[in-house]
Formats: sequence, C-alpha cells, structure tokens
Amino acid sequence: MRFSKLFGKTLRQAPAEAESVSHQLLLRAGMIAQEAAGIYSYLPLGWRVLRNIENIIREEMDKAGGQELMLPVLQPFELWQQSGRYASFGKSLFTLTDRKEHTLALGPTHEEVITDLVHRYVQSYRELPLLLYQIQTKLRDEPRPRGGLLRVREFIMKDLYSFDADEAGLDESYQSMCQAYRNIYTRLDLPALIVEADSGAIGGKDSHEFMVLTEGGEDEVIYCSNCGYAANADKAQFVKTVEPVIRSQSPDSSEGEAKNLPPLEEIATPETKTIEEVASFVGVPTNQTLKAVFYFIDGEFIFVIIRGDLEVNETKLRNALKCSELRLATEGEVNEAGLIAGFASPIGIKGIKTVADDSITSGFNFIVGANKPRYHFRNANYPRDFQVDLIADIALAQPGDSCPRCRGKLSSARGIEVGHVFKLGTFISERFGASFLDSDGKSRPIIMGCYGIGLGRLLAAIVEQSHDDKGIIWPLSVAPYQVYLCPLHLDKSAVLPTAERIYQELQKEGLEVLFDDRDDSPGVKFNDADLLGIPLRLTLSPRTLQSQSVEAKWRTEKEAQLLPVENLAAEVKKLLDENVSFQS
RNA sequence: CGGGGUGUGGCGCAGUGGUUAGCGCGCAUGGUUUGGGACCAUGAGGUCGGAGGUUCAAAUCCUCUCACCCCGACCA
Repeated sequence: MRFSKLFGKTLRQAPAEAESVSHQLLLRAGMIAQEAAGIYSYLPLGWRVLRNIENIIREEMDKAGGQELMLPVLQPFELWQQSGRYASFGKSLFTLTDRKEHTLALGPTHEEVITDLVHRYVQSYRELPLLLYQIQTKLRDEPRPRGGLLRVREFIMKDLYSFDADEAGLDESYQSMCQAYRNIYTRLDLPALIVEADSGAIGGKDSHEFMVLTEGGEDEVIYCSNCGYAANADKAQFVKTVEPVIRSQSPDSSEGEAKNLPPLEEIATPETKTIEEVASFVGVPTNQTLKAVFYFIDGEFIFVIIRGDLEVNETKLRNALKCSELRLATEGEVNEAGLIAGFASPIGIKGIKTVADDSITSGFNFIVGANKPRYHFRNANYPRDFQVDLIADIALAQPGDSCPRCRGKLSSARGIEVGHVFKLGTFISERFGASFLDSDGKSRPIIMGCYGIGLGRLLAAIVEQSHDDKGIIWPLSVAPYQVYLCPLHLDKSAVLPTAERIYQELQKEGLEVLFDDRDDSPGVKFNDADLLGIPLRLTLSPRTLQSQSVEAKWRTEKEAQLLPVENLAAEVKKLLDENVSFQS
C-alpha cells in the first residue's frame, strides 16, 4: 500500500473526547473513527488489524474442532421471551418493530438463535459434542459506552457454543476452549490472566474471564500472588477472618450455645453516626460490630446485615436474591420503613425481608444498633437475638483480605476483560427443548457452554498494553503491515526508483508493505511510522545507498542494522520469520 | 439513571455583548528545504451543537433541548 493513497490521516493531537490511551492512539493513527457514542468505523489500517485478529481466532477455533457458521443479527423477539432473558438483558436489548408491527431484537448474543437451531438439527448423542461458532456484529444498548473500543454498543464478537451430552463432556469442551483462548492470547502477545467470574446476564454456573491487567481497565481483579487464585472483584471470595479478640469471647468448646453467651445489653452511644465512630466509642474493632445497609430490590425494601468491617458486594447480593434491579434505598425510604439509619439492626424488626452476610456467624457478641436513636446493643448473637431470611456470602473482597485458598494476602488490579467463558448448563436448552436421546434411548437436555471474545476490545487491549510515547507497538502477528518502507529525499539520486523496486520485490516475497511514498521530511515519516506501530521499518536514503544498503529497524528497538539492497526481500523475510517464531 | 464537564473550519484551541469570528496544525498552489513533526508566499475552508428569548446589537446573557466525554450505577 502506498501511504499517499491510504485513506485515513494521522493526527498530531488526539481529539478531545479521547481519554484512554488506546482510544487516543487509534484515533491519532487513523485506524478508527467515531460515529456516535460506542459506535465506530474501522478505517483501512484498523480493519486490517481486526481481520488479522479475526484470522488468529478462527484458526484456533477450527483447531479446537469448532465449525464456523453465520447467524442473524435480526432475531424474533419471541426467542428472547422463550429463554426469559429479555428480562435479564433488560434495556441493553435493542428492539425494533417491522412493518407488520412485529417486534424484533438486534442480537446482543446468539444463544437463543443457536439453541433453536440445534434443537431442530440434533437428536442423538451420536451428534455430540458439537462446537459451533460465529464471528459477527452484536448490538447491545450499553448504559455507558466508554474508552473508545473498550466498551461499545456495536461490536464484532466471536462466540462459540458447545453442546455436550454430559457434564464430563462439558468440562472437556470448557477446558479445550480455555486452551484455545490461551493460544490466542499468546499469538497476540497479550498476557491474559484467567480469573473466576460472575456470569451476569448470560446466566449459568461456572464462568471465567480472561483479563489483561492494565491501569486503564474497567474491571477489578482480586488475586493472590502466593497461590495464584484470581477472581473478578464481583465474584472474589475471601476468608472472613475471625480475630482472636472475638474468638476469646466465645465460650471455647461449646461454640455458640446460647446459654453460655452474655445477655443482650443496651448501651448509650450518642453522637455516633458511622460504624467507625461506634466501634471506637465502645472500644472494639469494627469487625466486632454488625452494620445495616438498605436496598430496594425489584421494588422491595430489603434489610441487609453484614459485619462492620466489610462492604456489600452488590453482584453477590443480586445473585443471592436472584433479582434484576437493585439500588441503595434513600434515607427517606429508610425512615419510611420505620428504621433509624445509624442505629438499625434486625433485632425486634418484623415484616422486612432480611439478608445477612455469612460473616455474622464469624464471631460472637457483636455491637449492633438498638433501633432507637443514640443506642446500640452489646452482645448481639445470631441466631439467639435475631433471625434472617437468607444467609449468604454477599461481602466484597478487598486488597489485604485473606485468600480463600491459601490464606495469603489478596491484592487487586485493574483489568480489561478480553474473553469470557461460561458453563451454561441446561437452562437454555431446556427452554428450547434442545434435547437428545442417549445410548439408552432416554431423552436428556443438551448441556451447553458459551465462549466469547470481543475483537475490537481485544484490539484496544493490545494497544493499551503495547505502546510507548511515540505510538502503538503492534505485535507482528496482527500489525496492519509488517514492513514500513521509508525512503528519504525522494528527489535525490536513485532513492525513489530503488524504493519502488524494493517495494515490488518485498511484495513478490509475500510481505505486507506500507510504502511511505510521500514527499515529506524524515521527521514526519519517522513519527508516523512509530505512531502506526508497524514492526519493521526499512529506511533508505542517499546516505544508505552509498553503501548499497538500507537500514532496518524494529519498532521495539532503538538501534538499526544495515542490510544490503542486493537480495533484500529474502533477507527481510528471514528477519520477519525469525521474529514470528520468537513470538509463538 | 445520579454527579461533573465540553460543544467555535478536518484536528487542537482563543475569543464573556459592539464593525467582514481569530490562532496553531492539517489542506491547496508555487518556491526553498530534508536522518526525528522545516520555512516563505499566496489561498480555500466555520456563522459559533439546535430552538426560543432578552437587546439597537448575541459565539458571548437567559430558558429549553440535543450530542459527546469523565466518575458512579449498570453491564460482556
């Protein structure tokens, strides 16, 4: 490709709306252009990168036994009613009405369509396992698109769906997909960490995300550097350590037997608003108190109780209650419910649904609100003094907490989710009647898994973690071009004719070349070469031609080497081949 | 959806009531240049997000509205 003919223009300054590194660089390099919030065009350079990524993914999916197909973006809304997921997707599901006033959905994902399809074509265990995938545009009406390509409303995604006869088969499919994903990230030169994840609106049981840890990431990963445990903060567990102080107050052997515990005792606690104030007023650590938090969940007022030193994890709470809408109650709503913020506890409260974190069982003799202003109770114990409707792990893991596996210290980092795999189980296949006859002639629902990768986000993630102050640094495997051919002083001696000849020869050798045939100053050309991030730059000028050579420089290196013009194409190909083998 | 911010040539910005709205980059033409974003000259290009209002006069003040960005909520 001749640079002079290339559609798209490099920018010296990034458009003001771009904040994240990848967004800025991709705009400056002329690889993408924004049309609306979360809606982008890919310009020729960006599209070349995207297609390279796509091919790598396709190769790995095929290698793992996947069969590619194409599914419709426009989907009958009935499919979404049938799966019940129109509710969990909520407003994120784009819908439209056709001329016959029939509602259609714009596919945010394709489990419904594929399961409907498989239901019609698969009848026997002999046809399983089955791995089907598509790479295509998906649409989701995101509440907040952000970070350029990091979170968008229209995006190209590879989604593979596995169909198995039994749990062991699902495990196998799941493992083989995880391996395929690892291969993909390796080939993209992207260090991705596999973490335990919540399955969100997709539903299902087990789920893992692949995360690229980088400052600009929008997810939080909790991990243990001691044993390797890693989970999305939404999902992360931790040991709710019982401090010795609390332990010492428990009646040693006969843990929790009501008769041995001291009685509830009311104490005056004036001027204490927060848990910290209460704890320090009474003279105990915050983990010896219980705090109350109030939510409105699917329209119902919910009382949540959790140990004073912990925070509520709303995702866990949502899952525990199997609800969709959740928000903190306002102070007015709390008062309306007859509770006093700052002094509330479940003791003596009736008629309000109460959910407790399991940390309430991690100790004894807690300080809790007395449900009247300026008073708390001492020695509150569950279940002696109060009951709850549900006990679950609904606490947020935070850095410094103890690892659930090895009790090591947990850390946290920001990450970009570059892949998500789910063990769906049978809940969708059951809804669609997708079942098969096993070898005993018995009908059973097909067990499903799904495995998604967003291509644009992957592209952005590569930029986020592979760039410098000059621009993007593409790995050779996805770079828009492998070689940047950069002649200087086009009007001098044999520069231009030689460059033209080299350009032809490199292409004949099968190399992808961006030929900077513009009559611009060296600075402009070098800066654009760096901004575009093309792996190998070949510079020729009257100076290098004096010794019948061109200068070869890797984007990642400072120093260049001279290569003879003679037989240059073969030599360059060798260089690139060596570098590819380095990467994989 | 809550909070904050921004809308002025393709991009970055200046201009807070007073004649034909400026500057840098980019673009076009000509010339001189050229190893890390050269220079000179000439030129094209905006009616100031939109609507309404106040005023003799509005990019500038007021009201409404739209769009985009950031934080949060939510979400893959």
